[in-house]
Amino acid sequence: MTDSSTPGAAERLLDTAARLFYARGVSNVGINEIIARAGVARMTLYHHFPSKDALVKAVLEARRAERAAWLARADELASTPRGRMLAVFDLLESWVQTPDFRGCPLVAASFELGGQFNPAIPYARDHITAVREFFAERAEQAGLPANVAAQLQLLLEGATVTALVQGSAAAATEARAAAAAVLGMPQGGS
Amino acid sequence: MTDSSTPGAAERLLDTAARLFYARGVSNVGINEIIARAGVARMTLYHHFPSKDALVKAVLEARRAERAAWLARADELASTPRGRMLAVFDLLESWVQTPDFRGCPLVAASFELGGQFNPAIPYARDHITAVREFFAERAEQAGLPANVAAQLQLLLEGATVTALVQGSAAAATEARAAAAAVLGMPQGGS
DNA sequence: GCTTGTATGTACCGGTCTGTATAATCTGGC
DNA sequence: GCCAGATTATACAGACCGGTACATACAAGC
Repeated sequence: MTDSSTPGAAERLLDTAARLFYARGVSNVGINEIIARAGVARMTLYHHFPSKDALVKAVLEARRAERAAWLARADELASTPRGRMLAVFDLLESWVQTPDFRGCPLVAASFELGGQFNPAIPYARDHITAVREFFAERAEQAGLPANVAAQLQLLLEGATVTALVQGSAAAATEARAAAAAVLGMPQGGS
Repeated sequence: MTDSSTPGAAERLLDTAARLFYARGVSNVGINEIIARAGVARMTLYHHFPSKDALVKAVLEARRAERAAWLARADELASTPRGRMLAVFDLLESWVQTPDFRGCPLVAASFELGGQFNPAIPYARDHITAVREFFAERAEQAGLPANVAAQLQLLLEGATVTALVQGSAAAATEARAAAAAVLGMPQGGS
């Protein structure tokens, strides 16, 4: 019986793998390092996950849920549709300043895992779709034209990548200002 | 004596490596495959490039120049500053429809090559800076506020990533429309 | 003709990778 | 007490990796 009070081997493996994959890339992290850092025996990993690919897929699934929860937090930061859309960019500003920020983990995995059938693309696509739906619903509530959802998503994704490459939070701030302009909020608050 | 009429081993290695790295990722392509596809002996590669890292760096350098040339082509597509800024998004629309489009190669390399000192980041940063300068110069010529340069760069980068993940050119078209709005060109031409 | 630089082919080294085999150990339920 | 399942430890297989060693071939310049 799996004990839910202690972390549990599977969960600890998942967290450790997610952290290492995000920090250094899926291809650059081996099974040996994952089990060593998780404090778990080799066979235990292969007991819970039949292969490294399966572990990667499980990590992507967890990341997908994590990003959805991140997006949902914007609703708690503001009460109006416009404010909630802008709050996403506040979350971005905080996120890019995290010490171990390395861009969107789903997009990052989509880039590293090349090949014909990239297992990360569907997860990244789902996330982008979710972002667009988030913006689209609230844009409609605010009586804004439908194309603002796409604009905001493009700004968000562009700022995420640019912040990583520039190693600076400036892009997130610029994206917030641009979003405020798109939303017709001249000042945009602070 | 290096013969410039025939491709030359070094150039062929560079092209082959660039293509393979872009299609499947640096870590997922070995030396053996590069020399096999380039039709070059193993020792010839190590004669021109002391290590795989050096080859990767040379490829990144070539990609950087390639992207700069791509950006410069926008000036030939229009005569006004505003038109030239918008033309960049026309180029993007064409690019993302290329069969082997895989996003910006410099950004892609920045994601795959993890680690503390990522050799691709400086190249990607230079490129983003060049894009911003391109927009900034022409925005000033057009009498537009300085922050439109950042907005357009964020839209461009966001659309590049989104088009890759979505496997569609729609994001590029949306970015073009958003750029036209930022530039105060309601219709944006076609 | 000889030298020099470039390219070739092949075999090999040490290391790392994913995944498997095998046997010992711990733990909770009945 | 006993059994079943989860976990551990270790050793190993098979493949691939980047990089080197060595001997050879070819072409051009003097």
